[in-house]
Amino acid sequence: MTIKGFIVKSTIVTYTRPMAFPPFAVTVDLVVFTIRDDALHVLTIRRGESPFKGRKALPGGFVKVNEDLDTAAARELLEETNIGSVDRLHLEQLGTYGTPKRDPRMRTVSVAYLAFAADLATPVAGTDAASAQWSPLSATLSTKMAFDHLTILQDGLERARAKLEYTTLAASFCSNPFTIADLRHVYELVWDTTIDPRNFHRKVLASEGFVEPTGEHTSAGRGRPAQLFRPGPATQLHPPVRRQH
Amino acid sequence: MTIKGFIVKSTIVTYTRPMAFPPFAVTVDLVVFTIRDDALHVLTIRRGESPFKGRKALPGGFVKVNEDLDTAAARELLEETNIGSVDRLHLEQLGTYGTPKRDPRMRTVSVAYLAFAADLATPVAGTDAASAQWSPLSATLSTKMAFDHLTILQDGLERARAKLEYTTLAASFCSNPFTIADLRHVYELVWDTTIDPRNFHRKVLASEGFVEPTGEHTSAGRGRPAQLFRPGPATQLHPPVRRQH
DNA sequence: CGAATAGTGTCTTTAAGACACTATTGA
DNA sequence: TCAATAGTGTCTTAAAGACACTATTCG
Repeated sequence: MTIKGFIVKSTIVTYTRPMAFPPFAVTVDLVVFTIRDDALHVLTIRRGESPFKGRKALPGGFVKVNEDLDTAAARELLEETNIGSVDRLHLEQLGTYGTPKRDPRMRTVSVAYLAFAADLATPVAGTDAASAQWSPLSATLSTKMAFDHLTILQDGLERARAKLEYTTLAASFCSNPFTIADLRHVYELVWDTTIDPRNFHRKVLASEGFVEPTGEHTSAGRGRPAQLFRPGPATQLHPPVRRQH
Repeated sequence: MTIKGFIVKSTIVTYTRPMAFPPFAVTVDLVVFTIRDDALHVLTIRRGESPFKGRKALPGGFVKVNEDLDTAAARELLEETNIGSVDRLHLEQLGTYGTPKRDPRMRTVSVAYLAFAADLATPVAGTDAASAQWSPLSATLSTKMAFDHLTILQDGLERARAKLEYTTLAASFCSNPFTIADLRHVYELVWDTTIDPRNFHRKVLASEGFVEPTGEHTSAGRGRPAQLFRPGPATQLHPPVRRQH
């Protein structure tokens, strides 16, 4: 078993004794969704090195020796975007991917995380190939991605779709404050459907704790000005907003 | 960084070069539920060695060098129970637990799996401390378990409860064939509620593909003989069987 | 004004829950 | 016979969906 040298930050762990368990590299990978230009986008990087040089990949990196998995995911997210803090942002574990040959260099187990961001979270500027970009989701789903990242992305999308049904996470996609139409737009783009605006409006207002009125209204735009809301205290929806079945 | 020697099966990986990433041990842990004696039970082992000597723990073990995570989980499950094959059994990834100090001996990341078994899956006989036992769930939830296994168990229970709502997995708890009352019993024990037998009966029969009649009936027992069913082809329930909210 | 979007009222349909009632067995 | 469990019918209630209608803005 040979493992190519690969230096991560400045951490090099030297280990010279026989080990009693197979050593694995553990990474976190991030599926970060946002809405911009009226379409769902995912945060990607372009690989500058072999393997999979030139392909799109999910942002991520090695978990540090004394770092919690959740902390590693939050750290990578902060490094890749200029979102101020991880507080007003949803980050959850998606699943773990550890097929033996998924990384040809070494045996790697990747813990994938799913995040929803409002559009203010623009990627960190940078000209190197590893800087993150927002990629339109629909196009990205039909490209070849590095490693098993396309599978992870598909799983992340399905999780996001399911979560909108019974949680208030759609509000995480909206900058604050937002209108009911903004919120509806999230559902329509993530589910790739259309929703009756009138029934949706009534439904959201009837869901205790989903949104709270700010008292303000939108100033400009076609049509009647809309009320502005902020996210309410609820996290789960009873009853859920149902997808077509 | 020192790691105590610890031999797993007969696999010893010798690694003598500087490594460019922090080495982790990767394990799988299993939350296996079954119903016996009219109560939900979970498969546990009793730890025979330090750390946490004498405490209950979830069955599990190291992932092998060239083994997929799912395969490792299935292998451990087959090793601990005498269920014939993994075919008629539900096994899904639950989550990954990797807090730095969760195993005091070394940095370990554990990928937890959730399984539902019909009662025919009795644990492997054996007198050593590591042999698996069915433990009543309610009692187990109030014991101190090894590592973070109590947290994993709680997460597994919540996942199981949620999954019964919108999937046909309750049938995985029933030996084949089963009655509608058997199926209702699964819901009642996992959710710790009572369900109206008459409404449940109608609801299950109205769910396309949930169960299929075998044409047979139960022979003995109090009351009118019940029809026997086998699991149908459906995996998802539309509409779901709702929990109280 | 008309087009566009916000928001309300109300009817229909679907599904959940309560519960009376019949069916078929063993003790 | 009664107690127990299986299974059906039907009414009530809650929520989803269709859609007419009013409200308020911009061009």
